[in-house]
Amino acid sequence: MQITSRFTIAVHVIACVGYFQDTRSVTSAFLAGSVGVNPVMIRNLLPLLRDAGILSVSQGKSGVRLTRDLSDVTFYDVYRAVDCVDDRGLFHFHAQPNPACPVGKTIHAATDGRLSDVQRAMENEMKTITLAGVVADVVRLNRQ
Amino acid sequence: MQITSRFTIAVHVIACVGYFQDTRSVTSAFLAGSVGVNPVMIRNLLPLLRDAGILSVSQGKSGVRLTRDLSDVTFYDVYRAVDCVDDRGLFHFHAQPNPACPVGKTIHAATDGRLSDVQRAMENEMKTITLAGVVADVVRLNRQ
DNA sequence: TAACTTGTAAGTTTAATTGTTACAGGTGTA
DNA sequence: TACACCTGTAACAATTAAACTTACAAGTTA
Repeated sequence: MQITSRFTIAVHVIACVGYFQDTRSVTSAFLAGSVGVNPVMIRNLLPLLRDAGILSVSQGKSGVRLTRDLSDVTFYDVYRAVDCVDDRGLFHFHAQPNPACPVGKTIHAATDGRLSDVQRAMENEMKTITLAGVVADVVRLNRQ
Repeated sequence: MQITSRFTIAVHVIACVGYFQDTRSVTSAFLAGSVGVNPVMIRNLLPLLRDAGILSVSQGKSGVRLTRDLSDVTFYDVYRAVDCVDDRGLFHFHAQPNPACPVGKTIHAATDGRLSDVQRAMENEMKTITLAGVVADVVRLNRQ
């Protein structure tokens, strides 16, 4: 299993807007060119990032712009915005444990809390990572 | 995205063996009945758990037995044993960032370490959770 | 108004997971 | 040794989810 590429694409998109917004007009076609996917995938992503307050999108020629300082945008914000992990949680619980079995009847209750702990540990780590750091590394790597 | 149900099925299987092995012969058919899946799925799982040193499997009538104390078996051991996350890692990186773009060229290097940090945080939490705790909860819930 | 853009619907392709049938061969008991 | 039962595994079908594509209505700015 893997977390959807929507997450890494979203990180790429935000980094790209941060890197280019003062130099040129950033459109979905331009972003798609950098990421290497169809522009429609970008256009499906942008409203999610806009609704999360990370960037603004204009249908005119002005393009995409950041609305928040990237030191205030974490991996967790992006992960929530693009909804990589749905309500069912990170772990996919098998559907029908047998209620007539003492273990089948209780396994859900006995594991759910622990699975949530694991998911929360992952999310807490995501909260410590900012997009500003990513863009800083992109800038640094381009200077070398 | 979600982590394969193989993981929660494996936890269920181990808990079941722990709960029943002193009472009755535990076979793949019995385990499949408790989990609610086809016996072949269980039979595909058992060799993985056996190779990880968690249990032993007999083709005769003696059934499946644990080979290690469950206080020494963690979620991480199970997760490694059933190979939920392959070499590519937890995050699915989009395949072709444009090398002609300063961001596309460097985004991989700028994010890989951070993505590994997130995955490692999840795995470290898994190392703190034992199957003994799960079985203890199953037993407790059946007494109530 | 013209040129360009986003938002979104609808449908196709691709890949991964899950489920199934079938059977060869190992194991233990009588 | 023979029988009943079990696992291991191959081969394949079904299902689901992700990724990609085409097409077009509607908004925006110069």
